[in-house]
Amino acid sequence: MSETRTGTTPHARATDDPDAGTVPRPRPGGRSARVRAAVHRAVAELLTEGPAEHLTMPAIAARAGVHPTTVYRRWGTLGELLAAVAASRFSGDLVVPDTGSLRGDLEQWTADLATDLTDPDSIAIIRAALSSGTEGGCACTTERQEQLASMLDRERSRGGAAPTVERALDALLAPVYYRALFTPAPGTPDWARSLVDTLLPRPA
Amino acid sequence: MSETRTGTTPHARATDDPDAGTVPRPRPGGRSARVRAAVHRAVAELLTEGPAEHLTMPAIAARAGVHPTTVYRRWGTLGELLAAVAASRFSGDLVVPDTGSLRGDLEQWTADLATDLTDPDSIAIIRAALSSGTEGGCACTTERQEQLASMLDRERSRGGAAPTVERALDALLAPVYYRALFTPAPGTPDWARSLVDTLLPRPA
DNA sequence: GCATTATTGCAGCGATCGTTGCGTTCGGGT
DNA sequence: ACCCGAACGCAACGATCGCTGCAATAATGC
Repeated sequence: MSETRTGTTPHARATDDPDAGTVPRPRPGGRSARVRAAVHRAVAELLTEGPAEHLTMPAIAARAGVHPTTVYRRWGTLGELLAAVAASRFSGDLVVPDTGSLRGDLEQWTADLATDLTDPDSIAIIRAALSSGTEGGCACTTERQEQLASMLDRERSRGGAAPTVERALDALLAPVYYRALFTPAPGTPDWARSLVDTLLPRPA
Repeated sequence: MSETRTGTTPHARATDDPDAGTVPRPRPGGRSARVRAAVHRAVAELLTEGPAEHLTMPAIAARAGVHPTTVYRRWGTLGELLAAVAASRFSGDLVVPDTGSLRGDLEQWTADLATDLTDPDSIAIIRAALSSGTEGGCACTTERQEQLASMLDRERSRGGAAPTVERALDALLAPVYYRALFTPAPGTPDWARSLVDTLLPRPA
């Protein structure tokens, strides 16, 4: 059981935790993984149910069916826990498409991103992670920036021209995240696709 | 004394509180205003000094030289207080420029906006307000959206063509806020000015 | 100037938070 | 199958939070 998603957030993802079996950590055994999954799920659930102020360490522990001491010892601060949850939630959940053309890739990827941020779960986690310093905020976007960069690089290796990562960030990532955070309506996939037109020269 | 800024955040602003004398509130007398100013300033100060987790009602009251009960009674929740502080901080602090051309207006306004968000104070307030629901987040941007709309409307009344408010939001506001929130380096005024090129057709 | 009333200060309360020391249980290697 | 050590549960502590009586103060209208 590697963080089975029990219905609260039906969200497609490829791998659940990035560094699960890579580094030979002291003891990534069955129970530790189980506890971590329960705690992560508890954070997500409490974040959707009530306001962020009620998200406290004992509450998380109670929801997860775990003793509060465990949560304190493993994660230390609520901020670190939120950063960990955010990193786990926003890594490996989107796959970079390969439609053959840069435009197609970007359109599909941006639409997927916008759809992903439709989930109130995601928005709540981003908000909470942001409140705990820059690290938590970066945890929500670094993976996405890398994916964007990889698509642009692939186009260049094809021999085509591609804009800067910086400009792509400003044109695609920034609007999607801005809408999700600052407006009640997160933005539709069609709108997200149209963002690509502002980045790439028109098709022909 | 209407929230005299005592050095902690040297920030130019036009009016301090928008709805100060409009509605005949029960008793906006001298002491109430003084207390509110002290509390607002205390929030800003504590937000820059320590992490957001230590921002608690008694701490704010102590810093403001006010009894905690006062803060509880006037604002109720920490979230409401943060929303109020954010609304007060981000209203009337930027003036819409009038350079004669839409491009010039947008360039200067966006650069001003980016400079404004360089202040760690502002970023901390945005982060904190965001964590308390959508209302607090909107409080940071509604005024800016209106300013942007007014500039575009003015260009149209001049007879010129102007892009949609939606597109201007995506091209200008979103990148600036995104950088301020999710990256360690908030973005320079020159970069902000260059954003206008992605929105408007090149000068000639 | 004086009465009225919103607003603040004060003291104290229950509840919860965050931490620590120690015993117990479970996972991993031989 | 065994042992070792990491991870967890348990109980208790001090500190702080959030709230609610009641008294005092100061701003407004006459």
